[in-house]
Amino acid sequence: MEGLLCENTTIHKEVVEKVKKEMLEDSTIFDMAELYKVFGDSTRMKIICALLKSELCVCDIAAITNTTVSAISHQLRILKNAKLVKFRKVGKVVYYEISDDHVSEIFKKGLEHIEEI
Amino acid sequence: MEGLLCENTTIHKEVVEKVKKEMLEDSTIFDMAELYKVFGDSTRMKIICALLKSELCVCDIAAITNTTVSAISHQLRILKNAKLVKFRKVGKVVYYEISDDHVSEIFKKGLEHIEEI
DNA sequence: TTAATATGTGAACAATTATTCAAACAATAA
DNA sequence: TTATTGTTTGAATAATTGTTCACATATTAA
Repeated sequence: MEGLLCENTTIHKEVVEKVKKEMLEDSTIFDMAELYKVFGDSTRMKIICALLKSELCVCDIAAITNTTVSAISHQLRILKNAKLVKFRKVGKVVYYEISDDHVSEIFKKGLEHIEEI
Repeated sequence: MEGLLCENTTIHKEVVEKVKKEMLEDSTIFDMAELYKVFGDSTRMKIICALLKSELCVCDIAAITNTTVSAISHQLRILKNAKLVKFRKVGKVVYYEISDDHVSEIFKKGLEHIEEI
């Protein structure tokens, strides 16, 4: 008859309009998705899980997670870009740690969810 | 000299052993990563954001997110599998809603993090 | 200087994944 | 029954992404 995407939005027109107004900015939602994407990988989650216990150097993390140093380094860059970890350099050794409390809070909420299903 | 992955784990051997013991099970970390992966997509995040405001049918969600019904339906299946949404059927229409409080809590923590950087 | 070690990085490959399109299914109306 | 509408689904395509490998960089020691 008419539209392309969805013929029957008229069914709940008011609700649709109301929710549309209340929605977050597209860019905000995009940024949130990018953040969760960083959590959405087992290797990175292991890194986060380890760093929540202690500050660690790259080799420590590789040993704990049973992964190559190179793979860890690549993933640490992603965690750095997302501001989930920070680091300090002591000679050749780079120590990483979790950057702020949000990380552990998000981590905990995720754990709660999968444990209570 | 010796090992393959990491020569210098001896540097912080005690820390590594301690953290290894405290780590979550691999399967738990895997499940958590799978959960966050679901949040790690803009379309799904829009769906979650919309459903946090109101129960909605598939067409409503497509209209609100400016996406095709088919794409939404595919993503709803993923959200369903992850137990992030539940649904009820009324005639031809299927209404979706957020399944529990963890979803909104994880959502909020993510929003806090990106807003405070 | 040269050697050794910790970390970072670019390219390549394999694997995963979001969307589109067409078609199916399900429920209601005519 | 047939037609219409809301939703689901399978296959195909394009795009993204994690790991590996080789190499580069940075720091310290000899």
